[in-house]
Amino acid sequence: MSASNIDSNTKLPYNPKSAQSILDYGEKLLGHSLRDLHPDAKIFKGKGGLGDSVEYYHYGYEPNTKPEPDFAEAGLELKCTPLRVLGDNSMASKERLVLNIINYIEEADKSFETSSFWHKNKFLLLMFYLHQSGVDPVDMLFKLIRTWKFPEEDLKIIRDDWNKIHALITGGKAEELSEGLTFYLAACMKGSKSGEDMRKQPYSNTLAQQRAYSLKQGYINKIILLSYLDANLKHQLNLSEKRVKSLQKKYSSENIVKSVKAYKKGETFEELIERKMKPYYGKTIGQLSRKFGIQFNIFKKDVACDVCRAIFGVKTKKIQEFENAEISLKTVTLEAERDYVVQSMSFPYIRFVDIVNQTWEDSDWFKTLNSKFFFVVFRKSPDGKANKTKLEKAFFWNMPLSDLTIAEFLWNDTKKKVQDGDFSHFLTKTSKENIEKGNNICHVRPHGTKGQKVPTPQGTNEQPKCFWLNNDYILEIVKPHINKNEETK
DNA sequence: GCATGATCATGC
DNA sequence: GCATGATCATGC
Repeated sequence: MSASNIDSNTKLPYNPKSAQSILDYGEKLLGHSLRDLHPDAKIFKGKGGLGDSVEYYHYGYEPNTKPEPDFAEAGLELKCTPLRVLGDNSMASKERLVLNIINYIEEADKSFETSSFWHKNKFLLLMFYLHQSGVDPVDMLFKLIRTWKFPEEDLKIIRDDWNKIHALITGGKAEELSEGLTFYLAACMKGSKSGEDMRKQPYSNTLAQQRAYSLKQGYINKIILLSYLDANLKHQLNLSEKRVKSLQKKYSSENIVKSVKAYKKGETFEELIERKMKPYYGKTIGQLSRKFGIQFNIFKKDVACDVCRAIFGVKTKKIQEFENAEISLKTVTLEAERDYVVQSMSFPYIRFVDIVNQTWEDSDWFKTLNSKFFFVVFRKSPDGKANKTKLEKAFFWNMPLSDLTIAEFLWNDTKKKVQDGDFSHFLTKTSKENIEKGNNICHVRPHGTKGQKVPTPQGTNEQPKCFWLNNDYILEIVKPHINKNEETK
């Protein structure tokens, strides 16, 4: 079909009132690129990329920025989104799914039900294509095409997320919005941080960066995983029973909240977690072991996760809500007799080969800092006995935007040194440059197994290093959360 | 006591 | 075999 078919009198090859018909017609693209079916297809300049071209060339209508869903009569919003292939050959989302731009002025007067997010995106047509770098998007192959409606349990969290975003807008703090603020639905950056992409907000004169509603990458991954198990999509994915079983085993995750009935009236997901954890604050590892009938191994790097899973009653290795929201679960250990954190916090090593090709905003370090954290705080026992280590507190945290800006300085410095082939002068905690820039947040240090080497852009091998969050920065984050609960015997 | 480089336990 | 998260050991 070509552009000339846009005339509304022309008979469309699908019924625009029927989501099923739209989906069936979309499925013609499975295993094909847009250009395979529409040889004259191209990506419109300065537009939303492949999605707009699919709307125009495949579905035969002019892309628009109306608040209505793309297929208004069927209430269906079309989204094209890229996949990447994992080491085990399974597919995962390449990025977050960006939805509509938030107009702070208009959104302020809305409720969740009347919000631009819900109005436009309550029913999605997701067209997943395989991303290949350097390839024109019109030549990328579609691998999975499905519709999506939000299940009740997810919608509860999304509604809390929307309320959180909305509260910042109505509180005149739209400039403080960040992705880590929320769980599934996020306000992601859209456009640059300066000049023309700054937007007005209704209750403050401060301009705020333009942002769009988006679904977290982890949430899109969940949709893909569910697709593997969906009998209706079997014809698309063509996987053997055995393969499906092994994927299910590898990626299975159980929900903390099995039903929305588990919430108390007016309670958010965050508050529910706090309620579940609270009875165990002050308990020792030994006490928790006895309580849950699980022998926790304090030397295991993810003992904190094991403790949380026991408390939440989650049997699988992964906690579904945490996966969906891409939450980093991190352990913080306090000294026995003073509120002090000895160790800085490590992260995966810096991919020297990748960092030189990345911008701050698509870097791994930015993604890490921009996601939500769940800190599980333990306190050492005065006698040093591992089994007497106490669970002190657990809480969600996300890095304030102002601190992200400081972290950007260290990332830029590190990238430059990697580009220059200088692997021995990364900034440590007390480096002059870090102190001058007021960077009391993070530093770079060695990290890895003994003798381990990793490749550099120069073709050499170097000792792996990673970004660390400073121990005293962690302490400042933790401080407001401790000493509030009385000592429990 | 703390900053930094080094190393460990685990799991895939 | 090695990546990861966490902690140890050394020296100032």
